[in-house]
Amino acid sequence: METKKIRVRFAPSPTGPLHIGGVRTALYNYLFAKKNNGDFILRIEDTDQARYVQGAEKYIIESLNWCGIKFNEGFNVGGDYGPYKQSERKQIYMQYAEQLINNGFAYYAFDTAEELEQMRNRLKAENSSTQQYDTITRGSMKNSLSLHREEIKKRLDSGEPYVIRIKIPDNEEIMVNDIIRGEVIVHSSKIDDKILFKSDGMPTYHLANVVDDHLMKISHVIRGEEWLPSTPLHVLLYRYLGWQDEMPEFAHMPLILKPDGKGKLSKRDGDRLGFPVFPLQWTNPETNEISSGYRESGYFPEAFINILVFLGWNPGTTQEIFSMEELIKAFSLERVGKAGSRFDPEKAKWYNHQYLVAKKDEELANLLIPILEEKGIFSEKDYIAKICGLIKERANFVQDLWEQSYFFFKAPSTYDAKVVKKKWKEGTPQILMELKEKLAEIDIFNASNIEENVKVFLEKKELGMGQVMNVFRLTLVGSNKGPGLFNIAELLGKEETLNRIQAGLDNIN
RNA sequence: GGUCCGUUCGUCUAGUCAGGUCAGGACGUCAGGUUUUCAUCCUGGUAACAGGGGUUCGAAUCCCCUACGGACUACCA
Repeated sequence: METKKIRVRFAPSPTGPLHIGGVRTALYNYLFAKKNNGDFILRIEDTDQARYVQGAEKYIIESLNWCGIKFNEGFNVGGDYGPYKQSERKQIYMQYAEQLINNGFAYYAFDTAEELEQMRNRLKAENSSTQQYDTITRGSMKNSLSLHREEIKKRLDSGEPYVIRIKIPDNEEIMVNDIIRGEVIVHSSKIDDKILFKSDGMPTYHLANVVDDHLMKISHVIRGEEWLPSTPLHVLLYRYLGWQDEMPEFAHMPLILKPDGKGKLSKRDGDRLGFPVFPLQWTNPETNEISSGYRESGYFPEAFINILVFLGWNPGTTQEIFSMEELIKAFSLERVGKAGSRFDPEKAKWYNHQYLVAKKDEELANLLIPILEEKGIFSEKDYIAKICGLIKERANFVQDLWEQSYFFFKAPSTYDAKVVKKKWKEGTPQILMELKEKLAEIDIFNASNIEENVKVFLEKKELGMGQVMNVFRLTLVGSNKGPGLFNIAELLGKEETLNRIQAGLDNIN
């Protein structure tokens, strides 16, 4: 009987914008929490002050907001386990580092960068299988295990910079139980004495995440596969800190891979790939370089979430379209795959299309109106909604709506030369003139009446659809594109339709 | 180099834990149909168990090896 409250966290580092892999990590955490009536916590891991990027935190919040991913606790919303920024928890970590030292699980180290470099080079030259600071090498380095007590005290008292390293046990199999991958066993000799506490007074990720997860009562750590190799170290830390019994469960998700070459998708991929890697547009504060975002590219947040969730998870059914509510119901870590996945821009478009088509015409009108106004077009919402209803099947993005509908708002000023050449025959003007007269007689100018009249007209004149409709379309649209012509004519209205035919007769030859 | 993880259509994947339907779906692509055009849509096709050994009556599924890919290997997270 598992009665423990489910608490998971998303712990990004504010080193830049979140990319889609990060959003997916947040999403899986969120879904898992909500599915299990648990809490979802946002913690900022800013222990590396050197890599701090202005605006990154705000970007993270805004992105997740846009996605509809909500937090129960976090530096932005508060909570009982704060502060939720590691830089504000600075004083907490030292005591745990000291506790580890006092219990013989960690030690001070005074080696300079050059000395570390030398050690690694020496091992490399010796063809050693590892170049680690470990049970073999630590005796020859400058640390509180190798130095005399007075020497250590002297160095510490004089304020010499030091780090604190974990003392990895000699000969032990360390087992990690991963929900997605099963048991992973690593021998302690393959792990090095990682730095837990840096000389700048900040903990490293390894110490901070273990301490915080414990203090924040995190029940499950769901993170990217890149953390799997260091998880045995974390397991050791839980044990040495005396928290083994409350250690969270681990789930390491597969990575999102670059669609072209190799390797995991990274922030640096920017727009190089032909699709955004960021949820929101991002302007690099240093270079002012702009990277596109899904929001600005016209993706609906629901579609974006739907696309992301399927990169590594599937429901085991044939259902493809999921609302957030449905995802919460359906999600489980057991159905997360093991292998990395590539983003498919084509399928992403299809997803967005599904969401666009499902939207109400009025809703689409609201989205199209700003685009129209930008172009100086002001029109009735009802009219725009009707147009959206007619063309939405043909669009993937809101922007496409304009490309599919511009001719409703502006009479053609030019006519597609190819179509003119192909369809505009000698007898065409005469036919159009007569058609215009026939259309002028229609009282109720709706699609079905227009269609009926046109067909009668065709029959009487012994003309085929193709002879008339193509040029009729040419006068109304200016090209051979668009939805059903009778529908276009109806929406345009009788007067405008007749005007456009006349304009065509005047201008095409 | 070392450690760990992984490998089913071009892509996302179901099927693997409890071996037994022509290996299923979606995107893409191709063909046909609908249509006045373009798009949508409908129908159909295409295409995969990385390779090799075992175990078994029977292996995508269990075991071993190989290959390939990826992650990690910082006083970064």
